[in-house]
Amino acid sequence: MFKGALPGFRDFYPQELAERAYVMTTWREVARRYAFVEYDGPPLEPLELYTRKSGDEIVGQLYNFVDKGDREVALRPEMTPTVARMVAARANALRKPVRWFSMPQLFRYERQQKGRLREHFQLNVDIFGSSDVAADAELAACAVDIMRAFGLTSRDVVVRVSDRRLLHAYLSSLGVPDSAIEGVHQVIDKLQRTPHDVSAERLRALDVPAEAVEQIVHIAELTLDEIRSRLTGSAAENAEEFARYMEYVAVLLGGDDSWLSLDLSIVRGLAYYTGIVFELFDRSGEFRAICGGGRYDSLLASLGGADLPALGFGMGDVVLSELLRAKGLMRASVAGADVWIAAEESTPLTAVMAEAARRRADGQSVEYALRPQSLSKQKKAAQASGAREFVTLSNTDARHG
RNA sequence: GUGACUGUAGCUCAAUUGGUUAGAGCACCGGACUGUGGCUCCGGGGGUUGCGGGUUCAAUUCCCGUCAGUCACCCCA
Repeated sequence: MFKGALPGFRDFYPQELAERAYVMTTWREVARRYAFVEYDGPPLEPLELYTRKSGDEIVGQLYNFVDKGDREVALRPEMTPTVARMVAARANALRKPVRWFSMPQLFRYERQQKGRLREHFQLNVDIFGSSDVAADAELAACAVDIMRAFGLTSRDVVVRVSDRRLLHAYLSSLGVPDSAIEGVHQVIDKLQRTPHDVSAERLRALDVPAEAVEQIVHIAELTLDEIRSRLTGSAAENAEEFARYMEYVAVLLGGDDSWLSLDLSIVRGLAYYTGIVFELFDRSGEFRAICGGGRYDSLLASLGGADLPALGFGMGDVVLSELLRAKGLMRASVAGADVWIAAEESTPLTAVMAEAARRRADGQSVEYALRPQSLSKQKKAAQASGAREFVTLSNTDARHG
């Protein structure tokens, strides 16, 4: 007995598929506004593509197996390695900056929970070959314009922005040793959902100076000026760049600066981020992150490809759809036919079929009752189907049909 | 992988401290009625109560296991 899809996988009935299509066409439409062009890659990749970047422990999170040719393979859990390979292979031939997007279905082997399944569709938007914060600003603005396209406002969603370099410089200014940075990142990443005293305890365990612990626990509330006042040299330049970034995003959003919020507690799990990183959240804090991304300038080189600066973001369909439904903004429904053709019960079915054929050849979407029925019955069926127009063949039509 | 809670029809739920043939609304199908925007009435299909054991004269109800779901942890593209 087959009952339901595999755990963490979804059946898309027509209504759900309509919603998915609505989300994906909106993604595509906004991405094109920003002159990103679409690409795709294989859903199945060599396992090594992921272990080389993330180490063997990642295998536990992957849908992987050995194929009939004895190859270790995995369903793609993310798009970045694939696109990095594709760009690297033609790095010299591609016009820079490369502005690409994709909407792959991604897979992850782990127990499902709210907003996180074993399979989802994710918009990936990336820029390769630009090291200026203008590129970072384009990404953030694009993500925000997607929110706008769905009818969401800055009262619904906030973009929390951080910068790996600023964070590192700030932590250094507090006396945090480089050896502790990674551990401190992990604590900071969990600040929002961890009691302060627990975070403080973890920080002390990492040999963070006592006076720095209190500062780090409240790191999310820092303003750019407060951070800037502690920095000198190249770090101070980073702060200036960050200010320019914020200005660019506001301009790209038509002068609206209400979306972005500096928040150094935004770390992003991935170690490969090197600069500005950001995440989109619903303001109420009810859902997981809607979107996340940032700059990963050294990733392409580390994967053995071209040494191109790179940045990008990913936005999954699961959390976004949950949010849209909660806000009453999921504007998707199954489309009915253009026209429903009815006829008296005594009319031969072939007359209706002939009319349907004529209209279908003309490009119309046509439905009709597949057996003779009373007109009232047909009318009800037509209404239930959502057909936009209801036409009744007269007996004259039928004869001419 | 760990833990907590949950599991009756497609959906939302019901079934008196364990007690006859597990019910209802919605949905679906059929029919009737109404010359109109999904009205009303009649009828119908659909459940080995997630699955497998156990206790009992008797289990939807109690116990164990398993599977699945929800939430959290781990992890986070």
